[in-house]
Amino acid sequence: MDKPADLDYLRDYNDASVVAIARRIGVFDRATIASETGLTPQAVSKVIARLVTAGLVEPDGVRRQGVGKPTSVYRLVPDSRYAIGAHVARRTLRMVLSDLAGQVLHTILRPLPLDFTPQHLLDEVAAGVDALAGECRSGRLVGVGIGMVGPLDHAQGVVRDAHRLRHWHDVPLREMAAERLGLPVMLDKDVAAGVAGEAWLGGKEFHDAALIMVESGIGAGLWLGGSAYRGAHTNAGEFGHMVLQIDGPSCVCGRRGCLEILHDQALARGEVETAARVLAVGVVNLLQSLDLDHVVLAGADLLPHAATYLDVIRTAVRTEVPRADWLAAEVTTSRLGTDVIAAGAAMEMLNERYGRPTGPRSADHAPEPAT
Amino acid sequence: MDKPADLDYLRDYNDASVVAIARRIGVFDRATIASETGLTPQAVSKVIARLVTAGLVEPDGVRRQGVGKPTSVYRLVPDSRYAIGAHVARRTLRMVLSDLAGQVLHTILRPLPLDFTPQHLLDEVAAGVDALAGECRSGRLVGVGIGMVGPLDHAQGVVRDAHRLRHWHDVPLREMAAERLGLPVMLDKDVAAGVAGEAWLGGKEFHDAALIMVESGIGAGLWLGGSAYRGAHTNAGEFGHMVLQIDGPSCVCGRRGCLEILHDQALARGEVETAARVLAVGVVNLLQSLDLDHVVLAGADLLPHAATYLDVIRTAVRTEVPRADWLAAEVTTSRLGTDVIAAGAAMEMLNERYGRPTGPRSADHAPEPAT
DNA sequence: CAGCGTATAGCAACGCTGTTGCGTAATAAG
DNA sequence: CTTATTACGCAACAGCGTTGCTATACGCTG
Repeated sequence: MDKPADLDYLRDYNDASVVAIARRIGVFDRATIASETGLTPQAVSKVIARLVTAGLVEPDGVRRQGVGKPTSVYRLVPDSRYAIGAHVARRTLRMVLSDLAGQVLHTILRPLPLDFTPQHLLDEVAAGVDALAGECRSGRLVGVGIGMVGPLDHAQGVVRDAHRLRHWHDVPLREMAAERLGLPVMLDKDVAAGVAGEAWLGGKEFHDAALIMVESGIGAGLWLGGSAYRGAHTNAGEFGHMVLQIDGPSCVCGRRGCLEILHDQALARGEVETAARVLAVGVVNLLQSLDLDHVVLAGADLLPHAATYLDVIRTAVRTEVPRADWLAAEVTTSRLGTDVIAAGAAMEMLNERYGRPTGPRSADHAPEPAT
Repeated sequence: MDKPADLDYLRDYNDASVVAIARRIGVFDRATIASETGLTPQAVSKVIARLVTAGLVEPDGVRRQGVGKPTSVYRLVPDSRYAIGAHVARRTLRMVLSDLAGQVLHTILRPLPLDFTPQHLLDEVAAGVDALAGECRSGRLVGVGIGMVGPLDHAQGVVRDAHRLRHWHDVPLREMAAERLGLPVMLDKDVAAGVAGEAWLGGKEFHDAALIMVESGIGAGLWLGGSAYRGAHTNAGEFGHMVLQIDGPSCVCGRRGCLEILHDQALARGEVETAARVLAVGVVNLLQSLDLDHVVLAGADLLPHAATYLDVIRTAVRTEVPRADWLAAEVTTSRLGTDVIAAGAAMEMLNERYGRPTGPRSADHAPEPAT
């Protein structure tokens, strides 16, 4: 059953539209909001009044622009809300504290033991949350986003089978963590969370983008049509297992000639440029299928050779995509660097509460926020 | 600038939600609509009253369901609105007349001369519209959808460079056709229109799907997250130019080892099963990247061997997709057959006017409907 | 320095949305 | 015939963005 489109939805939607602009540009005035949202100035005044009451926004004096009454200026209160993001990797847990503006304020890195259990992870996450929550006033923490390797179910918040992790089959991590922490929790695939973070920084330009992560496996987080794309079972982005060489070398996944095995073999031989070329073939394949506007490169195994990868992939995009003059995507490295997954997960939590809803259809996952 | 979320949007959205259900199930009652939309029964009554006034819906007697006052039943009036869809291929123009329920009522097939010009196409389309419009009452035709090979710009309605068609560079076809026909026109890539048609028939089950077209080239229409996905420049779905064999045979696109060249070479050798296996590798690649729930096969070069393709691809999906027990996509042949593109284009036109909007954001393409 | 034109802010009334409360209609069962 | 049940729909309502208008605060002008 869908959520009905009623007046509450209308209000929340417009409030979120204004918050979205405020989060992006920080300082703003009524006329700017009015022209960007299409609302009348009067309606914007009402929205701003609500946001001031909620503490998300505050007056920031006036600006004289020449003749006439000065414009009232407002600004976002970045420290009015926080979110914590966690990146669960195979050997480490990385956690960040982000404010409403998306700024990463603190980072924590904790090692995880081999084959850690759900209980162990919860303990570590809880310790991290305690440490980070100390940095912000209580009641201002909206929740915790967790980015993790799949397969997992974003809607249900259940880890199905984390690749190469024992003890992780059908674990209802979101529910467990929410209960343990007493906070709303979102669970998402690592690359999906990561691309949300990059798309946040990229702004409106990021309409259709991919985050290519090369880090113990190769995956792609997809941002399509202006929002995260997860696929039918939260398993989109298994980019590394795209076959590029029929009858090529066998891959752990059971198929042959996967991008990942070709790439890793080249890297094992020390041929970074060959590895980059393999990845470039995959990226161009992705562009052919998805017509993206941005490709972001990240991951611990790629970033040390970022210059080579960037060069090879940009060349491939320019020369191998037909009509590259207007179809080509911009290729860059991640702006969030090693924090990309954790920061993206935090961003997703903030967007969940303060972002523009995609439509009045049912939110299929979000627990009601604790107050 | 976005369209503001105002009361008009609210009304239109809810009206469209009810029309969507009516178009799908035909006969309905107040309680069903209320539970499916989340609206109160009283609100549904108001919506139905508006739709009856517009002629889209009419009372259909009552239904006794046991004790209590009988339920008032309503039904869609399929012939209250029509749309025409056109499939512009290299040698033929296929046009269909569809009613509001999505039923294809008439089909017209007209040959096109080699290297036809925009003017020539307009003449043919106008003749087809005249013939088809005679089958429905005037004023009930909402517009014409055109599906055509790309690259083209859906938002602007401009054909950039139709593959292998001279005379087709930066042709503002939507505007030209709208002026010539005096009707709203939508222009879309052939496969994008096609997948919209299949998704319409598939209903809610079609959330993330691809239509694989094998017909003078191999393309994929993508339906992601419940709506058509076109990419940053309406050029998504160039599935045939996914490289599957690094350093394989040269393709017309300039790269080597593309799916299309491997497939076509196998077919030229008469090895249908090998060709199907090549396509299957591409399909599994697509599933790895996009985690689809449905794959639909179509196209004049595939359908004659449908059984072989279906068998090979289904086997590949079952055996090569990890966790195929719950990640696998359903693979079928097109239900619309050779009409798929034209019927899909008509469907897109109807959805444009009577479908649920994806959000209050600006409609970036639709001309205001002529009355 | 008073008066004027101008640009902005905000109060108040308004139209319209879906919602709520409640009376009414139509049926089967007792 | 009476009663319980189910559905319908009028009327009042709360709350949304919009509209009309007044108040305010500035630069400019004489």
